[in-house]
Amino acid sequence: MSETVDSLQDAAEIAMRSRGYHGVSFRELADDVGIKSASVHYHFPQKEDLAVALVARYAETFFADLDKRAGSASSSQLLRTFCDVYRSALERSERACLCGMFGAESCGLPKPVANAVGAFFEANMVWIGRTLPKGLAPRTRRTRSAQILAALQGGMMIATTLKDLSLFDDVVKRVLADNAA
Amino acid sequence: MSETVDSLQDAAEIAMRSRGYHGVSFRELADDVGIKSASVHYHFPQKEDLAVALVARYAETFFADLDKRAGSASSSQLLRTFCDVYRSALERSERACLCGMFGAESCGLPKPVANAVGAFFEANMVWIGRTLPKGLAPRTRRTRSAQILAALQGGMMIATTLKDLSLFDDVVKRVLADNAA
DNA sequence: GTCTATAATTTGATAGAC
DNA sequence: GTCTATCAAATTATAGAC
Repeated sequence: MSETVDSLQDAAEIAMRSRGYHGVSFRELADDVGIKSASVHYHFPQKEDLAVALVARYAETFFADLDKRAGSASSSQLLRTFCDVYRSALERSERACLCGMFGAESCGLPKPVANAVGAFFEANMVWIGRTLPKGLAPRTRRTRSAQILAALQGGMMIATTLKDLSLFDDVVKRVLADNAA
Repeated sequence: MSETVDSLQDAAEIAMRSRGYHGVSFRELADDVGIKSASVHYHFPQKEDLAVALVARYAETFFADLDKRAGSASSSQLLRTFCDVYRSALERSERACLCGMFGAESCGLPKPVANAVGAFFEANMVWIGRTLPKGLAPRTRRTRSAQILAALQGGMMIATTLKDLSLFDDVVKRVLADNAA
């Protein structure tokens, strides 16, 4: 990957986590990284190409971080590890997850972007599902995974809106207490 | 309130629940209601004025509906009533709550809009708090209210993104089971 | 209250030189 | 890969007639 592409994606991620897909322009990103908007189109022909790439990169980094941290965690601590990765994303930027933003916007996003976000959430649920007790029926496992994911995503959103990150921590406490091994 | 203002707000609510604040233009809303964009500015000088009015109207309708339904509910059913109102909002439009969208965008919204959304969430938490057991410490009450609100908002977002409204129902079941009177 | 007209800026995107 | 130049369209917003 070229350095320009990286910087462009960094700038796009920050901007889109603040103002969403429709609130960000190629010119603005070009200014951020010191090139012209025509050059942005060289790397990402259309805006939706940029957004799809952004979600892919976000998911890759997310799961890499998750798997790394999970490697040195006991199996009863896996769900806590998952929550910690969410907390890190929130802490670094004081903004909700990129996919939290795109999820809220998903009805109004180009299909390929909305699909990528959906796939990220499905993968989240699969990962969460593996932290739950062995004996659960597949349907129950999915249901409980969705409940946990919803709590975390909603918690990020409420915490950033009310500018009180402790609200997210409260949500995590509850999630962990309700799903103790 | 004039009929034009109502139609304008109806159109704006649908559009902004799909594409967010930045994804909607005055021209588009003007077309929807059959007037010119200059006339929209007569009713709402700036875009943020429209958004603030939208949140105010949304909150008013929401709490009016809530209080009406709560009137004919036993006190042990109040939390269910709250969840039902959320479910109705989701069902009607297959879109998340207006304030869910604005909450996700809140870092990138004009301050008056972000503040109105924050106030809506605070009011939600106060209402939820009143459905919880009598003896709770104020701090605990707020924490548990935030957990419930986060679950519902996150549940709407996940359900609309994955186009599976039953995921929202699963979240509600959990909320009600965990907070049974 | 709504219109025409328009200003001033921004947007997503392309063509073609270097 | 980046640039200049440009396009066609869209955007927020205002002035002033009806």
